[in-house]
Amino acid sequence: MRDLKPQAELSQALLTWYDAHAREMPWRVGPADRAAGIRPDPYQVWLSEVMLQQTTVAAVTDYFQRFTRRWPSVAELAGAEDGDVMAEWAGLGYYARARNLLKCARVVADELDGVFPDRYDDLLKLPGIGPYTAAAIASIAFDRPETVMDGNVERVMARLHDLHDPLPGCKPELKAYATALTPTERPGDYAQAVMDLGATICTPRSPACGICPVIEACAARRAGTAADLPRKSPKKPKPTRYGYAYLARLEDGAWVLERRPDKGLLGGMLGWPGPDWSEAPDDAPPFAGAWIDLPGEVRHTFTHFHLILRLRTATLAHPPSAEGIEVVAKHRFRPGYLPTVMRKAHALWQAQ
DNA sequence: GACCCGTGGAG
DNA sequence: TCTCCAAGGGT
Repeated sequence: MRDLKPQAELSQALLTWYDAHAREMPWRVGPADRAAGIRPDPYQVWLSEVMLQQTTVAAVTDYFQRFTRRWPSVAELAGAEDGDVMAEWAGLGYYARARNLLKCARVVADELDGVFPDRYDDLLKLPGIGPYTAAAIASIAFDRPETVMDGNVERVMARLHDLHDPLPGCKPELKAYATALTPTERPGDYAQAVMDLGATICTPRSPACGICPVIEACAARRAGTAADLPRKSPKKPKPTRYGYAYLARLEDGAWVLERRPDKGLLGGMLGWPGPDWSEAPDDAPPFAGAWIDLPGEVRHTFTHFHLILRLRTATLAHPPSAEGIEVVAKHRFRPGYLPTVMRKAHALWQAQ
């Protein structure tokens, strides 16, 4: 490690670039409002940062608009029904985020008078807020000089310093570089500047070094190694699992769905009943019915396995009384309430 | 540290 | 088609 004195010139260059090129996002406060002394709403900063965990800005934008329109404040979100929040989150992925979002909203509303903590250590105690999100909220919403560390910052720091050690081992060193670069003035804008740079110019593949505002400071650019950094430890291959989903309706067209347990895959979400998926397929029906095989299959890839799902359908005279079953009336059912893999199953049924 | 947890876009 | 990967957190 070397050269860890504060680098005011470099962080200033990033802020200047950010002022000229910052992308508009619904949760951001624009330059005019910022000049008028308007601060970002901590609720909106928190909500956007949780949605942005491992998720692109393009995917988040519509969800953020729908959430803030439906629940404009943390108190209103805290008062929402669990199922409504899960349905609104459906399709965005990583559903533990939605469960923790609601937990966190209720802690803030019920125990903190609806006011978000303004310090990193206090934010870190809340459900769903880890080191990244605590630093993001503290810096962006409360102007505290905390250093955010995400995939963008890691990549930018690895390249600026031409660090060839693989992630995640070199994370502490990258953090030290990022901390040395964090300014005491406008730390929130600085954090967003580095992340914007990583998302638009200092990209994982074929970085646009020709238009980079800090090219003069980049050791990897000089060494010709920028596109190869950061190095990462190899990943494990994804196995394929198989499963059966049972799409049942009552005679009035109501759908027979199942609320999945809070822990584990798609936790807390509605889905089609059926046995757990595994590498050795289990086709045992979850309840009795005159099941008919549907042609075709659903293919879907999760974080750590591929899934091939076959479908069976039946019409039932009476709702089954199995654990977790929720019957949804025909006129209230929307595929959009379901996680993507379950939507795909419904779409395949509909196509038959 | 290892493992679990979604999804969609880019190349 | 396939791999990578994105503003991570929880256990």
